[in-house]
Amino acid sequence: MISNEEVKERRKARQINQKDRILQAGEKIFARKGFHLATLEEIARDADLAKGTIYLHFLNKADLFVSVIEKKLNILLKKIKEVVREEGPPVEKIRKVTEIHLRFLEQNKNFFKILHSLPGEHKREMEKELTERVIKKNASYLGIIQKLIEEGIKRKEIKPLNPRKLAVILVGMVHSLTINWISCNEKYSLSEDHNLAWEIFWKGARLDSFNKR
Amino acid sequence: MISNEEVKERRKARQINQKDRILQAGEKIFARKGFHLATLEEIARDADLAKGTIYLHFLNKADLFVSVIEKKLNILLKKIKEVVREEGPPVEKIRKVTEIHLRFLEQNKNFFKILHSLPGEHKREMEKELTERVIKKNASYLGIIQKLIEEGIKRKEIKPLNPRKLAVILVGMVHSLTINWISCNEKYSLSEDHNLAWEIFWKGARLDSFNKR
Amino acid sequence: MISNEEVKERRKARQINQKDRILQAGEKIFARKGFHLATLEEIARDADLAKGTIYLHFLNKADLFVSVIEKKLNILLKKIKEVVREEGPPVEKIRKVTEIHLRFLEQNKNFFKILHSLPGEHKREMEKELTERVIKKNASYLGIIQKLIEEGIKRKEIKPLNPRKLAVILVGMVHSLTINWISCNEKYSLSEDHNLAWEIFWKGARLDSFNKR
Amino acid sequence: MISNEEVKERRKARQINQKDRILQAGEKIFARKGFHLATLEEIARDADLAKGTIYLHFLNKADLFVSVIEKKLNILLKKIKEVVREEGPPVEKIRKVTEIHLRFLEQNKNFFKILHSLPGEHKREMEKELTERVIKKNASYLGIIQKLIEEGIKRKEIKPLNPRKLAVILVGMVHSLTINWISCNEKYSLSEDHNLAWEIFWKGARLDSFNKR
DNA sequence: AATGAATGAGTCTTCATTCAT
DNA sequence: GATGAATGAAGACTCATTCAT
Repeated sequence: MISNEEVKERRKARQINQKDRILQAGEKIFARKGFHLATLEEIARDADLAKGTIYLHFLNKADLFVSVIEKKLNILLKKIKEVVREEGPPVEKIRKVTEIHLRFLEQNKNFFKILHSLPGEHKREMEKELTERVIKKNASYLGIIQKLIEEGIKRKEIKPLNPRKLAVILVGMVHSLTINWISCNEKYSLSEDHNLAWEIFWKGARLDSFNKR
Repeated sequence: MISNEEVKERRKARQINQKDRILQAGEKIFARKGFHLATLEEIARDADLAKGTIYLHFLNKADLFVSVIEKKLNILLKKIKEVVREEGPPVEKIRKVTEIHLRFLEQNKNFFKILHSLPGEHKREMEKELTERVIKKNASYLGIIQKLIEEGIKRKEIKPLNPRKLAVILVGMVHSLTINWISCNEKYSLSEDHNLAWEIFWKGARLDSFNKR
Repeated sequence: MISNEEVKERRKARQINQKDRILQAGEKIFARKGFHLATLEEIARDADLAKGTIYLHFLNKADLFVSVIEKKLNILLKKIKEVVREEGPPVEKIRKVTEIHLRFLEQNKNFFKILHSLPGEHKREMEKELTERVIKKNASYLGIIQKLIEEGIKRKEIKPLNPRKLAVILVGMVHSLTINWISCNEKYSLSEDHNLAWEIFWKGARLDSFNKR
Repeated sequence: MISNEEVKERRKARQINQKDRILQAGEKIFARKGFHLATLEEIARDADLAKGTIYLHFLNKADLFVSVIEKKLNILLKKIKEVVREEGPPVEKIRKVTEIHLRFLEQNKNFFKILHSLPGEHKREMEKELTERVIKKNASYLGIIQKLIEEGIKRKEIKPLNPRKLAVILVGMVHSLTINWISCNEKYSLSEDHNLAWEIFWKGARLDSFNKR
């Protein structure tokens, strides 16, 4: 005999599962076709659901799109914030964050494709606020790197250059390597590129007087 | 009295002029709205032409889009190839190329916006070959940098790292700085960032034993 | 201890109560939004029930719509038939019926709004029979007035004009006054208009030779 | 040889013709199905045009709907205003206006069906302003009758009753007769009913002391 | 050559209805 | 009985593309 409570819990579990399936299908299709060419029809089919069901979980196409990104971005940010909270010198943290970032992109290339297409995927006026939300969240990642760099500069480990731009450069390197990896059909391990990126950035940005390892 | 020759030439001139106006309007509108949200109606209006006229010069919307990019890319590539043909050490050429690249992006931010949106602007199957064309041309820029780096490595000026990836990293830095510049509403001179990018890249990539300036 | 009988009765009572709540909610929402813009979702919410429950009592949306009207129409017809059964001259009965009609509309403006929208709320082919039902019932009201007028003519109290059309005219006056009352935001007492309607109709329709009051 | 001017004029003429065909198709289909059940697809088919063409002439479905009504209403109002401008006693004008009104409805029953369904055809919030426009125009007809009645009262030809409500009653009679005529499948001449309506209204509303004709 | 009116395929979104629980 | 999650049919609207003038 199944209690009423249990029934409700099962339903809820199924729903969460369903929402997740939609998000996954969304990630896949949006990555493959971009926002405009992806159709809810196709996403629903991929999630093995009816079109209308998507609207039980999301306001509209744009909301689904943003939710797909936000979900992944939250996971990445959580991982990164964990590293930042650890003890240790900021430079080491930056290295670790870069490593995590690349590993995450390697495992979530669909997400990366969507994220990278974000600025190009112009939205209709009414959908802008949604995009805004994601762009802010994305920017917060840059802010974390920037803070670590500022600390590194304070500790005389990093050259006193514009910390914002140094962060921009580091992230740019990571993204560019990811694009290259994807355009090579992921024939090598992206996270291994971490050493290369770090070599260039660290040798380039460290304060020359700082004790070289 | 106007000769037959002259009439033909004038016509041709007008047509070229017309085509150029469409390309310029396309650059503007595509940059503002992205591929899918830009309408031929609006582009035609901006070019002060009728919608149908666009089809006298371009196959379709995608062709116009790609042509807008190609035209600019050709200009950039021409400038860069000039530098490459000059005498001098490859490292210096790389520096110059980077400088030219940033200056070009500063003066053509519309173009950059479109270029950056390219991976996201997926096309329908039949239009893929068009996009291919641009991606190849864009890649040829990367190839130039790569060759210069290979030479630098041969001359023991640059560390014997993967030249392709070093090129990727350098271009990634440039793009990332450009994105940052645009997201700051272009409040500073982008070409000044050239020094920063070069500082990081060069300090990071030069062979330590190489004579430091 | 509750008897089996009692349990059944309670259930039935609850059901009737439920059905009535749906009818009331329907009256409210249909009046506010019209047939097409009213949603079963909203009606269910207003009746504090689940959407599916409506289908335990009604065939479909159209059936509910028609039932809402029929229920009210039955109440009105019952009241009117009572008056008709009374002793007295037909002309006096007509006056009373008109009075009751206006008072009823005053107290049931939701219903009136729905009724008046009926001709405009065209149904899909398969739902026509439902609408037929209501239209017939509505017509039966007209028939009652007509019969009274016929009698009045026979008794030489009313001019020997087309009794059907006289009935149509009288009902038209009543409806028109009601529309006016609603469009004035019900700022006055509608049933007071009864005197005016009667004055015009009676003075206009009475046989001149008939003893003037 | 056809001049450029001529080409333009022909085009314009064709367009006006086209717009009119859409309006006529709209009148027909809206009358048959009501606002919500009428589809642009069907209207376009009936006008022998493609769906998209409707949008070259009207903003959207609601705009077409309102335009259908407005067009007819303008014609009716024009006719009525002509009568009002004539010389003569107000009572006679009212009689004439009523006659014109009935004749117009007889010849435009589609229009009448739409007009009568108007209050029931609730619109979405954004479409309300459109409906507003029509309701006002429709009300202006009532205003004209009201003014004539006021004059009649001043001239001691009509009883000093509420002129607004007298107008409401007269219009209600006319509408009700029209509904009856339609529900009888238009088997008789509606404009003949004019005499009946006038008989009732005039005998009912005239000041008893006024010289009886 | 140049135009822009006409087209109709394509897609988001809503909501009555069903049915497993 | 009662629920409300899931469905999918239906329709307004947009816009690239065509073609008569």
